[in-house]
Amino acid sequence: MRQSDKDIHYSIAELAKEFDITTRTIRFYEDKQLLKPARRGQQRVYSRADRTRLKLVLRGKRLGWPLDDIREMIHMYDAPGGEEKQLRVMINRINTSRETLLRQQEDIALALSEFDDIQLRCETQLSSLQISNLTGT
Amino acid sequence: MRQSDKDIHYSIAELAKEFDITTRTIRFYEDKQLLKPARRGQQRVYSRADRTRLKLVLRGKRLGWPLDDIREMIHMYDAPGGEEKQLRVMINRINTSRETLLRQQEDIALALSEFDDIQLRCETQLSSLQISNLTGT
DNA sequence: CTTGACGTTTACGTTAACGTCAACTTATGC
DNA sequence: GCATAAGTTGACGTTAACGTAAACGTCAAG
Repeated sequence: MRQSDKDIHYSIAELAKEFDITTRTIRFYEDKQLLKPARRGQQRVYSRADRTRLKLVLRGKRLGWPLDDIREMIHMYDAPGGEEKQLRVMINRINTSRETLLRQQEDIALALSEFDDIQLRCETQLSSLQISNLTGT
Repeated sequence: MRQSDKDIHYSIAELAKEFDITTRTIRFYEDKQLLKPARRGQQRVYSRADRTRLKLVLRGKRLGWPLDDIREMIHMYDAPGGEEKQLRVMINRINTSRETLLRQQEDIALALSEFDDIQLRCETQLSSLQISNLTGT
Protein backbone atom coordinates (compact mmCIF):
# COMPACT_ATOMS: atom_id res chain seq x y z
CA MET A 1 0.00 0.00 0.00
CA ARG A 2 1.81 3.09 -1.26
CA GLN A 3 0.43 5.81 -3.43
CA SER A 4 -1.73 3.29 -5.20
CA ASP A 5 -4.18 3.06 -2.30
CA LYS A 6 -3.65 6.16 -0.30
CA ASP A 7 -3.53 8.89 -2.88
CA ILE A 8 -6.47 7.89 -4.99
CA HIS A 9 -9.20 10.45 -4.77
CA TYR A 10 -12.29 11.53 -6.66
CA SER A 11 -14.16 14.68 -7.47
CA ILE A 12 -17.83 14.95 -6.68
CA ALA A 13 -18.69 14.74 -10.35
CA GLU A 14 -16.71 11.55 -10.80
CA LEU A 15 -18.57 9.81 -8.02
CA ALA A 16 -21.89 11.10 -9.26
CA LYS A 17 -21.19 9.74 -12.70
CA GLU A 18 -19.91 6.40 -11.48
CA PHE A 19 -22.96 5.69 -9.34
CA ASP A 20 -25.47 7.43 -11.55
CA ILE A 21 -26.66 9.93 -9.00
CA THR A 22 -26.54 13.72 -8.96
CA THR A 23 -24.01 15.89 -7.19
CA ARG A 24 -26.94 17.34 -5.32
CA THR A 25 -27.60 13.91 -3.85
CA ILE A 26 -23.99 13.52 -2.74
CA ARG A 27 -23.97 16.90 -1.04
CA PHE A 28 -27.28 16.05 0.55
CA TYR A 29 -25.80 12.88 2.00
CA GLU A 30 -22.97 14.91 3.44
CA ASP A 31 -25.48 17.26 4.98
CA LYS A 32 -27.10 14.23 6.57
CA GLN A 33 -23.76 13.10 8.05
CA LEU A 34 -23.39 10.14 5.74
CA LEU A 35 -20.19 11.40 4.18
CA LYS A 36 -17.39 13.61 5.39
CA PRO A 37 -15.04 14.24 2.48
CA ALA A 38 -11.84 16.23 2.87
CA ARG A 39 -11.54 19.69 1.39
CA ARG A 40 -8.93 21.20 -0.81
CA GLY A 41 -9.74 24.81 -0.14
CA GLN A 42 -13.45 24.98 -0.74
CA GLN A 43 -13.78 21.91 -2.87
CA ARG A 44 -14.67 18.41 -1.75
CA VAL A 45 -12.12 15.66 -2.26
CA TYR A 46 -13.30 12.08 -1.87
CA SER A 47 -10.96 9.32 -0.75
CA ARG A 48 -11.21 5.63 -1.41
CA ALA A 49 -12.87 5.24 1.97
CA ASP A 50 -15.42 7.94 1.14
CA ARG A 51 -16.27 6.07 -2.01
CA THR A 52 -16.79 2.88 -0.05
CA ARG A 53 -19.07 4.69 2.36
CA LEU A 54 -21.10 6.00 -0.52
CA LYS A 55 -21.45 2.48 -1.82
CA LEU A 56 -22.70 1.43 1.58
CA VAL A 57 -25.24 4.23 1.52
CA LEU A 58 -26.53 3.21 -1.87
CA ARG A 59 -26.79 -0.39 -0.80
CA GLY A 60 -28.84 0.69 2.16
CA LYS A 61 -31.08 2.61 -0.18
CA ARG A 62 -31.61 -0.43 -2.37
CA LEU A 63 -32.74 -2.26 0.73
CA GLY A 64 -35.24 0.49 1.44
CA TRP A 65 -33.65 1.90 4.58
CA PRO A 66 -34.20 5.51 5.53
CA LEU A 67 -31.08 7.67 5.49
CA ASP A 68 -31.14 8.03 9.25
CA ASP A 69 -30.90 4.28 9.66
CA ILE A 70 -28.14 4.12 7.10
CA ARG A 71 -26.19 6.68 9.06
CA GLU A 72 -26.54 4.57 12.19
CA MET A 73 -25.22 1.56 10.34
CA ILE A 74 -22.24 3.36 8.95
CA HIS A 75 -21.33 4.80 12.29
CA MET A 76 -21.58 1.37 13.84
CA TYR A 77 -19.32 0.10 11.16
CA ASP A 78 -16.48 2.45 11.95
CA ALA A 79 -16.96 2.61 15.70
CA PRO A 80 -15.58 -0.66 17.05
CA GLY A 81 -14.93 0.57 20.61
CA GLY A 82 -16.86 2.15 23.43
CA GLU A 83 -18.04 1.35 26.92
CA GLU A 84 -19.69 -1.90 27.85
CA LYS A 85 -23.20 -0.46 27.80
CA GLN A 86 -22.61 1.10 24.42
CA LEU A 87 -21.32 -2.15 23.03
CA ARG A 88 -24.34 -4.06 24.28
CA VAL A 89 -26.67 -1.50 22.77
CA MET A 90 -24.85 -1.88 19.50
CA ILE A 91 -25.12 -5.65 19.56
CA ASN A 92 -28.84 -5.37 20.17
CA ARG A 93 -29.24 -3.05 17.23
CA ILE A 94 -27.35 -5.42 15.03
CA ASN A 95 -29.59 -8.25 16.06
CA THR A 96 -32.82 -6.41 15.34
CA SER A 97 -31.41 -5.27 12.01
CA ARG A 98 -30.50 -8.84 11.28
CA GLU A 99 -34.08 -9.86 11.92
CA THR A 100 -35.28 -7.27 9.47
CA LEU A 101 -32.90 -8.57 6.85
CA LEU A 102 -33.98 -12.15 7.40
CA ARG A 103 -37.57 -11.05 7.05
CA GLN A 104 -36.68 -9.37 3.81
CA GLN A 105 -35.05 -12.55 2.61
CA GLU A 106 -38.29 -14.44 3.19
CA ASP A 107 -40.26 -11.74 1.43
CA ILE A 108 -37.96 -11.89 -1.55
CA ALA A 109 -38.21 -15.63 -1.77
CA LEU A 110 -41.99 -15.41 -1.75
CA ALA A 111 -42.05 -12.65 -4.34
CA LEU A 112 -39.70 -14.56 -6.61
CA SER A 113 -41.80 -17.70 -6.55
CA GLU A 114 -44.91 -15.68 -7.26
CA PHE A 115 -43.14 -14.10 -10.19
CA ASP A 116 -42.48 -17.60 -11.47
CA ASP A 117 -46.19 -18.33 -11.19
CA ILE A 118 -47.24 -15.21 -13.04
CA GLN A 119 -44.67 -15.68 -15.76
CA LEU A 120 -45.78 -19.23 -16.28
CA ARG A 121 -49.36 -18.12 -16.66
CA CYS A 122 -48.30 -15.43 -19.10
CA GLU A 123 -46.38 -17.89 -21.22
CA THR A 124 -49.24 -20.35 -21.18
CA GLN A 125 -51.52 -17.61 -22.39
CA LEU A 126 -49.04 -16.68 -25.07
CA SER A 127 -48.74 -20.16 -26.46
CA SER A 128 -52.50 -20.55 -26.49
CA LEU A 129 -52.67 -17.34 -28.50
CA GLN A 130 -50.14 -18.82 -30.94
CA ILE A 131 -52.33 -21.84 -31.44
CA SER A 132 -55.34 -19.63 -32.02
CA ASN A 133 -53.39 -17.91 -34.76
CA LEU A 134 -52.42 -21.16 -36.42
CA THR A 135 -55.90 -22.59 -36.36
CA GLY A 136 -57.21 -19.22 -37.48
CA THR A 137 -59.55 -18.34 -34.63
CA MET B 1 -65.03 -24.09 0.41
CA ARG B 2 -68.39 -23.11 1.87
CA GLN B 3 -69.13 -20.34 4.25
CA SER B 4 -65.78 -20.92 5.87
CA ASP B 5 -63.91 -19.27 3.04
CA LYS B 6 -66.42 -17.14 1.27
CA ASP B 7 -68.24 -15.39 4.06
CA ILE B 8 -65.29 -14.37 6.17
CA HIS B 9 -64.90 -10.65 6.22
CA TYR B 10 -63.22 -7.97 8.27
CA SER B 11 -63.83 -4.44 9.37
CA ILE B 12 -61.25 -1.78 8.69
CA ALA B 13 -60.35 -1.66 12.36
CA GLU B 14 -59.78 -5.40 12.51
CA LEU B 15 -57.31 -5.29 9.65
CA ALA B 16 -55.60 -2.25 11.09
CA LYS B 17 -55.14 -4.02 14.40
CA GLU B 18 -53.97 -7.28 12.87
CA PHE B 19 -51.27 -5.66 10.77
CA ASP B 20 -50.44 -2.89 13.18
CA ILE B 21 -51.24 -0.03 10.86
CA THR B 22 -53.81 2.75 11.11
CA THR B 23 -57.18 2.89 9.42
CA ARG B 24 -55.94 6.04 7.75
CA THR B 25 -53.25 4.00 6.06
CA ILE B 26 -55.75 1.44 4.82
CA ARG B 27 -58.02 4.11 3.37
CA PHE B 28 -54.99 5.74 1.82
CA TYR B 29 -54.10 2.50 0.09
CA GLU B 30 -57.61 2.30 -1.28
CA ASP B 31 -57.26 5.83 -2.55
CA LYS B 32 -54.11 4.72 -4.33
CA GLN B 33 -55.93 1.80 -5.97
CA LEU B 34 -54.22 -0.85 -3.91
CA LEU B 35 -57.43 -2.09 -2.34
CA LYS B 36 -61.04 -2.17 -3.48
CA PRO B 37 -63.15 -3.45 -0.60
CA ALA B 38 -66.86 -4.01 -0.91
CA ARG B 39 -69.31 -1.72 0.81
CA ARG B 40 -72.22 -2.47 3.05
CA GLY B 41 -73.99 0.82 2.71
CA GLN B 42 -71.33 3.35 3.47
CA GLN B 43 -68.95 1.09 5.33
CA ARG B 44 -66.06 -0.87 3.96
CA VAL B 45 -66.15 -4.64 4.17
CA TYR B 46 -62.94 -6.54 3.54
CA SER B 47 -62.95 -10.06 2.15
CA ARG B 48 -60.34 -12.74 2.55
CA ALA B 49 -58.92 -11.68 -0.80
CA ASP B 50 -58.72 -8.06 0.28
CA ARG B 51 -56.79 -9.15 3.32
CA THR B 52 -54.37 -11.07 1.13
CA ARG B 53 -53.88 -8.04 -1.07
CA LEU B 54 -53.13 -5.96 1.96
CA LYS B 55 -50.53 -8.49 3.01
CA LEU B 56 -48.97 -8.21 -0.42
CA VAL B 57 -48.87 -4.45 -0.07
CA LEU B 58 -47.15 -4.66 3.28
CA ARG B 59 -44.65 -7.13 1.95
CA GLY B 60 -43.86 -4.76 -0.86
CA LYS B 61 -43.35 -2.03 1.69
CA ARG B 62 -40.93 -4.15 3.67
CA LEU B 63 -38.94 -4.56 0.48
CA GLY B 64 -38.84 -0.80 0.07
CA TRP B 65 -41.02 -0.54 -3.01
CA PRO B 66 -42.98 2.63 -3.71
CA LEU B 67 -46.74 2.24 -3.61
CA ASP B 68 -47.03 2.82 -7.34
CA ASP B 69 -44.79 -0.14 -8.02
CA ILE B 70 -46.71 -2.24 -5.55
CA ARG B 71 -49.92 -1.41 -7.36
CA GLU B 72 -48.36 -2.55 -10.62
CA MET B 73 -47.37 -5.82 -9.04
CA ILE B 74 -50.77 -6.50 -7.62
CA HIS B 75 -52.47 -5.74 -10.87
CA MET B 76 -50.11 -8.07 -12.66
CA TYR B 77 -50.94 -10.69 -10.14
CA ASP B 78 -54.65 -10.72 -10.86
CA ALA B 79 -54.48 -10.02 -14.58
CA PRO B 80 -53.45 -13.30 -16.20
CA GLY B 81 -54.86 -12.54 -19.69
CA GLY B 82 -54.49 -9.88 -22.36
CA GLU B 83 -53.15 -9.48 -25.85
CA GLU B 84 -49.81 -10.78 -26.97
CA LYS B 85 -48.08 -7.43 -26.72
CA GLN B 86 -49.47 -6.85 -23.25
CA LEU B 87 -48.30 -10.26 -22.14
CA ARG B 88 -44.80 -9.63 -23.44
CA VAL B 89 -44.65 -6.30 -21.68
CA MET B 90 -45.69 -8.00 -18.49
CA ILE B 91 -43.03 -10.68 -18.82
CA ASN B 92 -40.42 -7.99 -19.31
CA ARG B 93 -41.55 -6.20 -16.20
CA ILE B 94 -41.39 -9.39 -14.23
CA ASN B 95 -37.86 -9.98 -15.39
CA THR B 96 -36.61 -6.54 -14.44
CA SER B 97 -38.33 -6.86 -11.08
CA ARG B 98 -36.68 -10.19 -10.63
CA GLU B 99 -33.32 -8.60 -11.24
CA THR B 100 -34.05 -6.03 -8.58
CA LEU B 101 -34.93 -8.77 -6.13
CA LEU B 102 -31.78 -10.71 -6.92
CA ARG B 103 -29.76 -7.57 -6.38
CA GLN B 104 -31.45 -7.12 -3.06
CA GLN B 105 -30.58 -10.67 -2.14
CA GLU B 106 -26.91 -9.95 -2.76
CA ASP B 107 -27.13 -6.77 -0.76
CA ILE B 108 -28.70 -8.60 2.14
CA ALA B 109 -26.05 -11.28 2.08
CA LEU B 110 -23.34 -8.65 2.18
CA ALA B 111 -25.01 -6.73 4.97
CA LEU B 112 -25.50 -9.88 7.03
CA SER B 113 -21.87 -10.88 6.78
CA GLU B 114 -20.79 -7.39 7.73
CA PHE B 115 -23.07 -7.57 10.71
CA ASP B 116 -21.25 -10.71 11.70
CA ASP B 117 -17.98 -8.83 11.50
CA ILE B 118 -19.17 -5.94 13.58
CA GLN B 119 -20.74 -8.16 16.18
CA LEU B 120 -17.57 -10.15 16.49
CA ARG B 121 -15.57 -7.00 17.02
CA CYS B 122 -18.05 -5.85 19.63
CA GLU B 123 -17.84 -9.11 21.52
CA THR B 124 -14.07 -9.11 21.37
CA GLN B 125 -14.09 -5.62 22.82
CA LEU B 126 -16.50 -6.74 25.52
CA SER B 127 -14.40 -9.66 26.64
CA SER B 128 -11.30 -7.51 26.73
CA LEU B 129 -13.20 -5.12 28.98
CA GLN B 130 -14.07 -8.03 31.24
CA ILE B 131 -10.42 -8.90 31.58
CA SER B 132 -9.55 -5.32 32.38
CA ASN B 133 -12.06 -5.48 35.19
CA LEU B 134 -10.62 -8.68 36.60
CA THR B 135 -7.05 -7.46 36.52
CA GLY B 136 -8.18 -4.13 37.92
CA THR B 137 -7.05 -1.78 35.21
C1' DC C 1 -8.95 38.43 -20.00
C1' DT C 2 -12.92 36.34 -20.67
C1' DT C 3 -15.36 32.26 -21.47
C1' DG C 4 -16.72 27.81 -20.09
C1' DA C 5 -16.55 23.81 -17.13
C1' DC C 6 -16.78 22.67 -12.58
C1' DG C 7 -17.56 23.70 -7.88
C1' DT C 8 -19.80 26.18 -3.73
C1' DT C 9 -23.72 27.77 -0.54
C1' DT C 10 -28.48 29.23 0.21
C1' DA C 11 -33.08 28.73 -0.35
C1' DC C 12 -37.35 27.50 -2.00
C1' DG C 13 -40.18 23.70 -4.57
C1' DT C 14 -41.87 18.91 -4.98
C1' DT C 15 -43.48 14.16 -4.29
C1' DA C 16 -44.65 10.18 -1.50
C1' DA C 17 -46.77 8.41 2.39
C1' DC C 18 -49.09 9.05 5.61
C1' DG C 19 -50.76 12.00 10.43
C1' DT C 20 -54.11 14.88 12.34
C1' DC C 21 -58.03 17.30 12.98
C1' DA C 22 -63.03 18.50 12.00
C1' DA C 23 -67.62 17.69 11.08
C1' DC C 24 -70.76 14.27 10.38
C1' DT C 25 -73.27 9.56 9.97
C1' DT C 26 -74.01 4.81 11.47
C1' DA C 27 -74.02 0.78 14.73
C1' DT C 28 -74.12 -1.17 19.26
C1' DG C 29 -74.53 -1.88 24.28
C1' DC C 30 -77.40 -1.24 28.02
C1' DG D 1 -83.58 5.79 23.11
C1' DC D 2 -79.41 7.51 24.03
C1' DA D 3 -74.55 7.64 24.90
C1' DT D 4 -70.55 6.06 22.84
C1' DA D 5 -67.74 3.53 19.97
C1' DA D 6 -66.67 2.92 15.12
C1' DG D 7 -66.83 4.54 10.48
C1' DT D 8 -66.98 8.22 6.63
C1' DT D 9 -65.31 12.08 3.83
C1' DG D 10 -62.73 16.21 3.21
C1' DA D 11 -58.88 19.19 4.10
C1' DC D 12 -54.67 20.70 5.78
C1' DG D 13 -50.02 19.46 8.10
C1' DT D 14 -45.59 16.90 8.12
C1' DT D 15 -41.29 14.44 7.05
C1' DA D 16 -37.90 12.44 3.98
C1' DA D 17 -35.27 12.80 0.01
C1' DC D 18 -34.04 15.01 -3.10
C1' DG D 19 -34.88 18.73 -7.57
C1' DT D 20 -34.23 23.25 -9.18
C1' DA D 21 -32.67 27.77 -9.51
C1' DA D 22 -29.98 31.83 -8.08
C1' DA D 23 -25.77 33.98 -7.22
C1' DC D 24 -21.17 33.49 -6.69
C1' DG D 25 -15.90 31.63 -6.67
C1' DT D 26 -11.87 29.29 -9.45
C1' DC D 27 -9.06 27.82 -12.76
C1' DA D 28 -7.29 26.22 -17.32
C1' DA D 29 -7.64 27.15 -22.39
C1' DG D 30 -7.84 30.09 -26.21
